[in-house]
Formats: sequence, structure tokens, C-alpha cells
Amino acid sequence: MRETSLTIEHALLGFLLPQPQHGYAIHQQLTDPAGLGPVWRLKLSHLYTLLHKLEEAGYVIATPESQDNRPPRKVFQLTPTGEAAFLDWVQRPVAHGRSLRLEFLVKLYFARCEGTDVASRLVAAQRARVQEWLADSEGRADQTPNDRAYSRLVAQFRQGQIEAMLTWLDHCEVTFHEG
Amino acid sequence: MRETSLTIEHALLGFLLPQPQHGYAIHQQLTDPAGLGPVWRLKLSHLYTLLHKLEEAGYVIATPESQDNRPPRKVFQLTPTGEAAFLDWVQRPVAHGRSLRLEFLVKLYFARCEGTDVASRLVAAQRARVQEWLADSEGRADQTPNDRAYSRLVAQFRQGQIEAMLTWLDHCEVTFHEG
DNA sequence: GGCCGCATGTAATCTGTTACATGATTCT
DNA sequence: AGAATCATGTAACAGATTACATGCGGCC
Repeated sequence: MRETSLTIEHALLGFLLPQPQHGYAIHQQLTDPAGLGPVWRLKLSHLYTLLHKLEEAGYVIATPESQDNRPPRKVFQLTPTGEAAFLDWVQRPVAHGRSLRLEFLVKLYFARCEGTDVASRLVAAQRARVQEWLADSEGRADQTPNDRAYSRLVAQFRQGQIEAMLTWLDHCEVTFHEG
Repeated sequence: MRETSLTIEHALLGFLLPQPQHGYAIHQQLTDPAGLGPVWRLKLSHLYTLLHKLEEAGYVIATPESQDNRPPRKVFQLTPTGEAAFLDWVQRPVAHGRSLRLEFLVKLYFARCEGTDVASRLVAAQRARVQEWLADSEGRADQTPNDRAYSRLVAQFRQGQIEAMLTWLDHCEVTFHEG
């Protein structure tokens, strides 16, 4: 139960929400090419390290389970604290643009598992956040004098990326209300 | 002259191209709010570490210079190898989308210092590279079945970001031919 | 007296990734 | 016989960032 910073590893808790699992099984789901595979690439050894961190944080407890003919497994199950931490994490929008590529996409994956309404709320919350970034960015662009060509290019790059995020988030909403 | 991987620290060589400088002076240029300040945030202590790496790589040589009333400086100047390494770095497009936010913007800064033609060539080279990413992305999107909703969303997010990069790179070209 | 500017650096920490170690079983 | 699967883990390494250490001089 030590104080370590946890971010993306919260996602692993999502695999344990339906039922307890051991590390190897989680890894198999992680590498599914139709699921998180293309989004979050995680070596097996790295996964085990993250699971140990979650155990130290008190979010999971491990139960050894011996099998015949096979190496013994360590089955991880969520603690109430862990479940709460996951539900908080999965609904909270990310704070920085660079986190959309990985962390937000992973959140979205699990939010969709929880249901369309959860996913929809996540997208809406993130949309609001991204909209703030855009407002900030536009405000700063207005203050940038025309003669600072480089600063303008930088601002325009960021703004373009942010606008693309907004467009995509809107598109997400649409697909949820379709399906 | 050891073998360490160098990426963004090549940019520092660009500060030494006009004239040799000491670390503190480089840092002052780095924090210029009209220049690289908003793009590349570098603590002074980190900068010194990077300068030592460049020295080990044989790209710069340091000459101590004592002053009265002030602490002694270490003035760094480019070696021929260092100059060649910088010129190579500044013209080479970045290999991944995530590198545009920082490394490409820094390259662009120095390329503009070298002249509009250099900057223009860099942008064109990067544009070609980004175009490849888009083609790959579209190819993979076509192969994704309609029922894999999550995979489609992921692909669409990436595609949107890439398209925004292309648009922005085109905009860069235009501003170069204007000014 | 205290803070800021000048000027340099070491070391710790954190995060992410990779290499390696182990060992049984099942498939080809 | 050799490869792949199951199952776990330690340790090393690379990268970025931060905290800390030092010390003088000038300004308020």
C-alpha cells in the first residue's frame, strides 16, 4: 500500500472487473489484434512488474493457484479500493494532449465494455477538456504578433492537432448513438 | 567519443553554429518565449548533462574561460564532426508522429535560421514521410471489418491526427513562399 | 539581510523497455 | 530433436526530469 504514482496501469484493473485472472491470461487479452493490441504494447515481463505495483498499491490481491502439469499461477482479484480506483480512472478525462494517443484510447476501450452510456460520458468529459485547450490555444494565438512567424507556426500546429481531436471525439459520439 | 544514442540534443549544436557559447548563454536562448521557449522546456541542469554527452560524442569541445567577478565559463565550440552531425540532423525528417510535437518543431526552428530554402526542404521531406503514414493508415482502415467498432475508432483517431499534420505542413510551405 | 542573477555540476528518481533466467509440457 | 506454449519473474538499461549543492556579486 505504498505511495507510488499510477496512471495507465489502472487499465489492468479493468481486466479483473469481470473476473479474477492471472497475468498470463491478461497478456493474451492485451495482445488481441481486435482489441487493445494495436494501442497498448506491453511485454509480458513489464506486465508482471505493473501487477506487482498494483498489489503494493492495495488495488489487487494475489492468490497462488497450483496446477498439475503446469507452472503455478498467481490469480489477481480486485479489492474494493481497486474497483473504486478503476471506476474513477476510467471516467476521468486525460489532462494532456499527448495522453490521448495511448491513455485515452485505453480508457475508451474499457468504458465501452462498461456500456455505451459510460463511454459516452467519458467522451463528453474529454470533449469539454479538449475544448478548453482549444480556447487557450486560440487566446494565445491572438496575442502572438504577426511578425513572430515561428511562434505562429507552433501555435497553428497545436491548434490543428486539437481540432482534429475534437472532430474525432464528436465522431465517437455519433457512432455510440448509432450502434 | 563513446557510442551513445543522440536525438534531440543535436539541436543544441545549432546554437553553436553561429558562434561558440557557454551553457548558461544557450539556456537563455532556449527560454526565449518568442523562440524555442514554449516548445522545448529544458532545465539548466539537464542542459549541462546534454552538453557533456555531446562532448563525449566528439561533437563539441569545451574551453574553460575564467572571468573576474564571475564564475568561470566553459565555452563550447563545434567540431567538424559536430557540424556535420547537426546539418544531417536538421534536414532529416522525424520517423514517428509523436516526434512532431517536439523534435520536428525544433528542427524547423533551426532550419528557418539556416534559410527559407533549408526549411522548405525539411518540410517537403517530412510531408512525404507523413503522406506514407497516411497511406499505411488508410490501407489498414480498409482491412478493418465494420463490426470491429473499437479498432475503427482507433484508426480514425490516428488518421485524423495525421491529416492535421499534413494540412499544417502545407500551411508551412505557404508561409515560406509568402515571407 | 535576503533575493536575484550568474555559472556549473552531481545524483537521485521515475518511467518505460528489454534482456535474461527458469522449467515443464505439448506439438511437429 | 527442436520449437512453441504455459507461467513467472529479476535485473539491467535508457530517457527525461528534478532535487540538491556550491559560491560570488549586486540590488533593494
